[in-house]
Formats: sequence, structure tokens, C-alpha cells
Amino acid sequence: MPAPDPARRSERSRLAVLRATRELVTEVGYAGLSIEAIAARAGVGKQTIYRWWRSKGAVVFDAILALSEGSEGAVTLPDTGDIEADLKVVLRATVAEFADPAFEAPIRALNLEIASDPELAAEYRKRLAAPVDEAKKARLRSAQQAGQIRADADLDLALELLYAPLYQRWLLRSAPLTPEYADALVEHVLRALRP
Amino acid sequence: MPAPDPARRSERSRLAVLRATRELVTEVGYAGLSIEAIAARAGVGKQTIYRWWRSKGAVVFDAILALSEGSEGAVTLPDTGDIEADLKVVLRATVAEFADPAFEAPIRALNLEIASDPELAAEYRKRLAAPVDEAKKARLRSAQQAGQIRADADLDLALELLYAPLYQRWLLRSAPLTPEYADALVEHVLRALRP
Amino acid sequence: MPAPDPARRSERSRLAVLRATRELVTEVGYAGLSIEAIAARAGVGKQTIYRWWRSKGAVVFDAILALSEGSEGAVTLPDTGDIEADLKVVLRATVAEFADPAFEAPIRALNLEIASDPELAAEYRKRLAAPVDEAKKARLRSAQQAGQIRADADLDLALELLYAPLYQRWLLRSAPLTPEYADALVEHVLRALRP
Amino acid sequence: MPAPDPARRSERSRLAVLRATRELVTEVGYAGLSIEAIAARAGVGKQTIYRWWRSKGAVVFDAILALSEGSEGAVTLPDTGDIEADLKVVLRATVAEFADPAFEAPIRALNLEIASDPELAAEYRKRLAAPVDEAKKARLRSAQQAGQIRADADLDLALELLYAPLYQRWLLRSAPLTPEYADALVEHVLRALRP
DNA sequence: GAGTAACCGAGACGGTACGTCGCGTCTTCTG
DNA sequence: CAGAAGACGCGACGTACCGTCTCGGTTACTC
Repeated sequence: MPAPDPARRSERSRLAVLRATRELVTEVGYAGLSIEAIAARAGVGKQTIYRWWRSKGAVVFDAILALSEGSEGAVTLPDTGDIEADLKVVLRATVAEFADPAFEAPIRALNLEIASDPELAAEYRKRLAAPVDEAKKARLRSAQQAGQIRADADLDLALELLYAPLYQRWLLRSAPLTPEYADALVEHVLRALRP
Repeated sequence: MPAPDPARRSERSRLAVLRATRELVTEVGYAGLSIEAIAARAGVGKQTIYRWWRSKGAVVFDAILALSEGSEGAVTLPDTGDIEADLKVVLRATVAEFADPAFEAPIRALNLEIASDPELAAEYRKRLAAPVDEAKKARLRSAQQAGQIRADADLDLALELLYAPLYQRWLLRSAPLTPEYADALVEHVLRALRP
Repeated sequence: MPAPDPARRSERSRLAVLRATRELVTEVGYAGLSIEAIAARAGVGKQTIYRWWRSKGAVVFDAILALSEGSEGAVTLPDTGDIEADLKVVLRATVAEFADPAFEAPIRALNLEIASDPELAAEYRKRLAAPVDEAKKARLRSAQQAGQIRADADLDLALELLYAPLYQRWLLRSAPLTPEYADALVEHVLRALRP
Repeated sequence: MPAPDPARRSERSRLAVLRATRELVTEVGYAGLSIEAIAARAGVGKQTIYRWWRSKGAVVFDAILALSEGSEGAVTLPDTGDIEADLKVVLRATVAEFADPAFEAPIRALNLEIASDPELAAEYRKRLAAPVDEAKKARLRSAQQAGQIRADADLDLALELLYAPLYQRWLLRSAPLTPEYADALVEHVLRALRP
């Protein structure tokens, strides 16, 4: 299998596959998703998918990535000077996103794939998570300089404290995700971070 | 389809299925697991599996549940009077468990199943998570009475702050799980909970 | 792959496959025949075909064999006492069969398959050709005893002289197959065989 | 699709394709032969094949034709004056050819192709079979004039009687092809042809 | 103790999707 | 502009499992 030549790749097919994947994942869920169906919906040969993606997970990954990359560069968090208020806005937004099935389904699919494919997980971190996390840490750093967060705080850990509980509730559906929950989360975490 | 009579259920088959499932999930991973293979390995007819379990996830679920239920009732956390020390011991133990592939693989399988099957998720919470969480909260409540944790702290949220970051790192392999990480986590969270 | 148990074979499926094969081979020709189409037409899973037949050729083989086996045991040639007249009747009948597309197409398919699969060829000789050839030789032997054919004639070769030219014309379409041709063939061959 | 200009055709590519076809047909058999593989082996684009040949069969046809055309014009049978001896030499030579896999495989491929493609069969008769048959008939005619064969014998039929049994044995592998068989065949057929 | 109804193992069945191969067409670049 | 290279839509391949459905053959409960 000589590596295919990316220069000759059909852009039309690539986009059709990503669009079909997004549509299908919301329609039939991740478990019900098949390469066969994606190819059929996209009007594309199966081989074209296998030529450019390693696995079903990789397709889903790119399908979602393609969405995010529209807003590329613009990954900045609000900064009103009030870290608590700003974080609440951001986390409430995240909660809202998770409430929308059209967003929720593909992202759940992506997370399942990442959880069972370390290679995909690495790419996910590099291309999706890292930039977003960097933006979030930038906001925390700004709060640090404003004296709202301790100078010696571990920002990576801070990020996890803020987002992991929300992530866990969503993924395992262990408890409802409400705006109030987002607020409480921010308040608790900030208590640990304040000087 | 008259409901099968649990009284006539073959204990030997039940155990063989659960054992085979545990073996296979560590050998081939969750994605590579099949009812067909479980039945063959267990020396059991496929129908026997379909008769007693609703889905592959349910089998995996029971296979892991069967392990935990050996230590049933004994779900108690250490209580030396020092909440910080006790939590560090417990979280370090969790980190160690996740490092062992024989434990890690089936639990990952279980989590993937739960994440994509709400019904299973509910049963998981009721039969596995709830008792364990209750034990953990009991320890926190004891610390509350000892004045080491604020009286108005939300213990459910406290639990999430303690475990979700660890869970997320493990599931997504976003960063290494070390004993030092467990310690840092406990310290940060306790800062948010202290009076 | 443990050999399947013929006792549990579904007769309904077997017949459906053979019937579908016969239909399709006349409709789309042998080259256009696919296991996929046979399975679909027969309302049968592909695996069921692969379980019981080694190859597409083997299915075609059985499909045609099934037809011939209806008239089993009755493989006898006419014997009016006049070998020349009898042979002409038989060869003219063969010519007529080859003129009927419904007969011709599957038999051509079978021959192509036999020509490229020695294993199938062996089974063909044993199950189809041998009994028929034996019947033909029986008629020649009877003529021998009647003094119409030399006592030391090689009946196997005689059979080939009678049928191979006809076979070749048909298979390669090298010249038209007419009743007159059949007659001429018989006359020539008998000249070589008479005392 | 304007017809390609034969004047600009690459002789190098043409020969490479024919050589590759001959090699592959002996290596993998006719069923296992693919345009894709021929193009790869010949170091030629697939389009080049599709441009100059109508089908896989046509390529095989030309590949074998190219061999025979080396000896073109020289298609003459030995004529010692003894028709029986001469025919035995020729048929024994044919038997020997069929025993050599390097000859046998492509010729079998060609015959399968001809049997399933009437158009190709016609071209085969015109370009390959007819000249050879003419040469054979020339020898028989010579024997006729020498009084070794009846004046009113049908030479076309005579040819079939001589070659078809041999052809059938070879194609269907219905019995071994030996020099003795060739001799017996000649003797029987001549008995039918003699005055 | 005989009858009988369930579970049991085994595995054939109609299906769906897999990942691969080859088809014949189309596109891009090179000599 | 023929030719090499090879991506493309497509269709079939032969395989793996799905969940359902018979098959005998043990059990274990009823009369």
C-alpha cells in the first residue's frame, strides 16, 4: 500500500464524507454509525474513506474538528476583569452546548472513540484540546496577575477541577447538568484558588 | 417469550460466562469483544447469554460487578481522624488500580458501555456507584463533624471535585496518573472545603 | 472452521439457492453471476452458500446436477437394433438441447467452471459424465454383440469421436450445429467402427 | 471519445503489456488475472490498456497471438507421403504442447475467453484457427490426391474428428493425454476416411 | 418412577457491515 | 498529446458477528 498522494485528494469527497458523518451521527448515534452508510450518504466509494482515514473514529474526529476549525484563532475567553463572573458565563455555555442533541451526539461519539483509541486521543489533545486549554489557562493567568488567583496555583490542575466534574456528569449522566451547577462548581473551585 | 425461570438457571454457566468475559476484555479490549467469542470461551450456547443478559454491555457490567461484590458490605474508607491523609491514601490506591491492565481494561469497557447506554448507566449508579459514593460521603461527613470541612459544604460536589479530574485523566489519557497527582488533587480540593 | 453438520442443513435454503442460480445464470449469464445476487434472490444469507459450496462453480454445478437427477436411473439410450438410426436420434437430440438458451447457458457456465477447476472437473466426471457415458457405452456394446461394431473397438474412443466434435462446435461456436451435422458425424464415426 | 491514433501508439508499452499478460497467466491462472496486475507488471498506466484493447480477453488473445505470429506463414504440415505417419507426428506434437504448463495456461485462458465471448471467438477463428485449419486441410487434400483418403470425404469434419477428441480431453481433463492416445486417434479416424 | 417441561450445548439460519480487490473512468503531471 | 500514475464511484468478494431459530441431551419438578 503506497501512501496516497494528498495533493490529488478530492476536496469534494472529503467534505461530503464529513458532512454525511455529522448528519448520520446525530440521526442514528455513534453505535449505529457505519462506514458503509457514510459512504452511501456521501455518494463516495468506501475505499475513498479507507484511503484517507484510519478508522471510523478518525472520521468522526475530523467531522467534528472541521466544525471547530471554522472559528479557528478566535479561541479566546471573555475577560471582564471578574474571573468568577467570566468563568460562570463560560461554564454555563458549556452546559448549554451539552443540552443540544445536535452537538451532544457527535461529541459523545468522539469521546467514546478517544477513550478506546490512544492514538486518536493523542491527536485529539494536540489538535483540539490543547489550543482550547491554552485559551482557558490564558484567562486564569490574567486573573492571577490581577491577584484574583494565588500566584503559585497549578493552572492545569485548576482547569481539571473546573471542567472534569462537568465532563463526568455529562458523559456518565450521573446527575443533571444545570446552570446552577456550573455556578456552584466555579464558586467551589475558586475558593481553592484564591490567595 | 415466557420469562425464563431464574430458579433453573445454571450457576456453572453464569460463572463461566462472567469469567470468559473478564478474560476476553483484557485480551482483546472492549471493541474486540463479541458475544460469539464469550460463548465459545465459556463453553456455553449463545442463547444462554441472550436469555440472561439484555446486551453485551450488561454482561460486561455483571462481569465486573461480580468482582466487586466479593468485598460487599465492607465498602468503608479508612478513618484515622486526618481527612487529608485518609483521602490521599484512597486516591493513591485508585491511581494504582488504574495502572493495572487487568483492572483497567474491564473498567474502561464498562465505562464505554455506560456512556452509550443510559439504561445501563442508571443501573450502574444504583448498584455500583451509589454504595461506594455513600461510603465516601460518610468519610467526608465524619470530617465535617470533626471540623475539618465546612459545615455547609456540598458533599456531592466535593466528591466530584476529588474524583472527576482523576477519572478524566484516566479515561482520556490526557496526562499521566501519579501518586503525586493524587496528593495535589486532595490538597487543592480540601482548600476549597475547609472552614 | 469445524466442518458443518449436514444433518442440520436446511433443505429449503438448498433448493432456493439452486433455483435462484438456475434463474440467474440464464438471465445474466455466467460471467454476470454473483454469489451476492444468488443469496439475495434465494432469500438466503451469503454464509449459507459459503458454508455448503466451495465456489461459485460448485453452486452452478449442483444447480445443473439437481436438474439431471430428477431423471435418475432412467439414463438409457434407445435400442431399436439399428445403431446408426439410434445414434442419430440421440445426437440430434443433443443438438436440439444446445439450441435452447435455457439449457445452453447453464451448461456453458458449468463447462467453463470445470475447465478452470480440476477438482470440480473430477466431481463432474464422477457424478454426471460417468453414468451418462456408461449408458452410451452400453448401447455401443449392444451393437457390438449384434455385429454392427467391430469386436475389438475401443468404446471410450468411439464415444469421444461421436461427441467431441459436437462439443467443440458448440463450445467455441466454430460452426453451426445442425441435425444434418449430427447425421454426418454418426455416419463417419460408424465407418471407423464397423467390422 | 475520438478514436486513438494508432500511429502514435507506443510499441514499447504494447509489448510490455503482452509480455506481462503471458507471465501472469502462467503464474496466477486465467481466473486470477487482472488488468490492474498487468498494468503494474508492465509498468504501464491502466488507461493505456483500456485505450487499445476492448477487454481482458482481447489482451490475452493478443498475447497468445503475438507468440504464434512469430512463425507466421510457415504454417505447413510435414508431408512424407504417408498420411498416417505424418498425422501421428503432428498430433503427438500437440499432445506434447499441452503437457507444457507455459503453453497450456495461456491457451486455456484463451479458450475460456473465446467460449464466453462470441465476438472474440469470431476473431479467433479468422486470425488464428482458420490459417492453421487450412494448412491441416491442405495436408489431407494431398493425401486425398494420393488415394489415401476417400475422394468424397468431408475434410472439415475429418479435422474435427482428429482434433476435437484431443481438445476435449485436454480442456475437461477427462482422461490423460498420451502419445499412444494420439496414435490410436489417428488410426481410428483414418479408418473412416480411407477409400 | 414416568412424564414433561425447562434449560443447556451446539450451531445453522437470514442478515448487516466489515475491509479488500478489481473494475472502468477521470484527472494530473511528465517526456 | 500519448503515456505513467493513481484517485475516484462502484460492486462483489469472503469473513465476522449479530440476534433468532431449531436441534438432541440432560436435569429437576409434577403426577
